[in-house]
Amino acid sequence: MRTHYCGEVSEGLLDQEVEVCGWVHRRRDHGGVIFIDLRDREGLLQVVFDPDREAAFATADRVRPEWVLKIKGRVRARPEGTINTTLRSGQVEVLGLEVEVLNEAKTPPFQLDEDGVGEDVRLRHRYIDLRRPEMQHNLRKRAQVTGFMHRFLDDQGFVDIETPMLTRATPEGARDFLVPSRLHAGSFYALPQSPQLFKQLLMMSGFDRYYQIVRCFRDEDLRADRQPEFTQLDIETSFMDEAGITGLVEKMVRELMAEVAGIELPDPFPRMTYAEAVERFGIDRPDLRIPMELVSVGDLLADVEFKVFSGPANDPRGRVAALKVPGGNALTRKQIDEYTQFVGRYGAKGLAYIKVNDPSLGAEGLQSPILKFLPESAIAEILQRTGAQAGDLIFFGADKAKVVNDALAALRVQVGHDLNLVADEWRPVWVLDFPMFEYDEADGRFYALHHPFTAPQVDSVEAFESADPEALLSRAYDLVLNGTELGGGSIRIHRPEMQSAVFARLGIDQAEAQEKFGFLLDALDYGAPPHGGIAFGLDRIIMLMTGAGSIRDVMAFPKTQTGACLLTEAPAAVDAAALNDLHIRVNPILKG
RNA sequence: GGAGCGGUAGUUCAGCUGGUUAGAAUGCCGGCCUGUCACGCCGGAGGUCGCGGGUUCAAAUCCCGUCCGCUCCGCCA
Repeated sequence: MRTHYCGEVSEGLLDQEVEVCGWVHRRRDHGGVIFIDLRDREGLLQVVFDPDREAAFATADRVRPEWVLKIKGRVRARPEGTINTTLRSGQVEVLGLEVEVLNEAKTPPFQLDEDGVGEDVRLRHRYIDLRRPEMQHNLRKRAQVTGFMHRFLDDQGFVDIETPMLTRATPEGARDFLVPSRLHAGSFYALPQSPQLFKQLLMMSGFDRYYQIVRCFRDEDLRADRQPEFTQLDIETSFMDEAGITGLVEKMVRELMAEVAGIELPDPFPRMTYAEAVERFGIDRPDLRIPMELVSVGDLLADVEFKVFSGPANDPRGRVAALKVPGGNALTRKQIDEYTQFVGRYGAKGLAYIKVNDPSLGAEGLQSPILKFLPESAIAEILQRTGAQAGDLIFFGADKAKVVNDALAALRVQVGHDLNLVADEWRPVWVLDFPMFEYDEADGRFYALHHPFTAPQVDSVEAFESADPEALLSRAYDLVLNGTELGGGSIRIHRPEMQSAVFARLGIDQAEAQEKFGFLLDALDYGAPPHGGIAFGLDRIIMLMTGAGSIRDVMAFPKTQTGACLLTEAPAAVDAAALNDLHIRVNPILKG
């Protein structure tokens, strides 16, 4: 139907006849001459229509934006001074000889080259939105990424194996999407949160190196980087330890970023323990581009009269930490108030600060509402530890450690962006030595920080059972890039007795473990190799690569924050007959 | 479940503290124009001010409720 893509017509085709197909991007009618910019996936091409070609000119006269045309024409050099360097095809133009209208189009609901169109409008007409070069670029970048992953992992001997989309609900982790069964009245499948157990079973089946680029489903609230269905690069290996797995996938990520995005990452990636990450950044996914760190100062403030500080300083679960903001002295009272409000979202009850005018003068060179509570010696040591210079500002967080860490970690990122302190770099980091469990005060039980199949750093069940659960570390690892968690994984438990012990610690008794995970425990009994793996959030990787503001911009048909698809209007009601087949009755929705 | 922001022409927005006929830009339609590329010039059409209720002589504007979109907390790896 066509001989060339619009965007690929260039000087090499001078004087040749070409046939191109595409959409009318814009039409410029000068009365005696008409220009049409024809657009396809490869770009724009200017087609010129002269009145002496009557039929073609008449057609060009009546076409409108987004009509679909097939044009036969002759490639020619643009006249002196009319070269358009912003177009790939801008050295040439095509003299339109014949035009066929393949389809007319209604006026689109928004202009394709207009910025700032509301996302709801774009999503409602996604098929038009996806014509925009930016979206074309994002989705093609995505295809390049998955293509690279397939090639890399195939080369490394990995086997791509599909796992079920209809599986069973699991008690731990995220809320499941449920699928009613027609053949089993009252029973439900669940869509997989991840293929976790299947990939472990594949290790037991001897596949040794498995991977899959796979859709996962979690029925939880949405965020800019969270959709109810998302894609993971899922990997599992046998007979490899942490160093082996992280080394292998690190190589993949480094080559992927270099090849697909031209981004050079360090070799090797730095590694950091969970404890260090939390101490220095307040979070287990630190953005290392921001040159600010949390500094613990509780030991200096245990005896001060200011209870806001001395309370948490003396609380074993408390923390008092300082965050030095380079150049922060210039922050206004209003800005500081806004930051105080900001940290309030994370439970912080206030935000103390010291403005540093001249640190060499001691307290005289400082400015702060809390100075009067602090002894000179503590102030001097705080200045010392934070390395505060004239012109800086020091924020303080004092509360339960979790509140301080959450608040200052978020504040660090916010202030870093506000003050343009974020370095233009790519800073990956492996975070290691995660705690095995987290105690939930409300539920009065332990939860697995990673998931219940993660191996502890102790080998024997005896050592596991006698250890303080909160001090136990797991064999988990996360890969973080610029503050975004790209992927996480762990070495798994491969001995049934250890798996049972971990279930027991999580409050899952033997009967429940047998009912929910019996197949896994059984499989562990039949010769399970040591194994472990990792899963990467594909959407997030591509979001980072493309600089997109949300993963919706790297997905063809994403959902809104309420989980709706504005294009198809899913979810939607279904026929009573369909419900009947599924043995489902819907409660009447009661509204006040 | 909670906090914040937004919803006015096809689109992006303005419209303050209530007050005559709700504006701009762009798009759209018509006319003119032979070298533009965000073409230009002239003219025109286009509005359930998200929805419901309330206050008022009078509501896009104030109040209450509700729906939708976005960001975040909780939730979720």
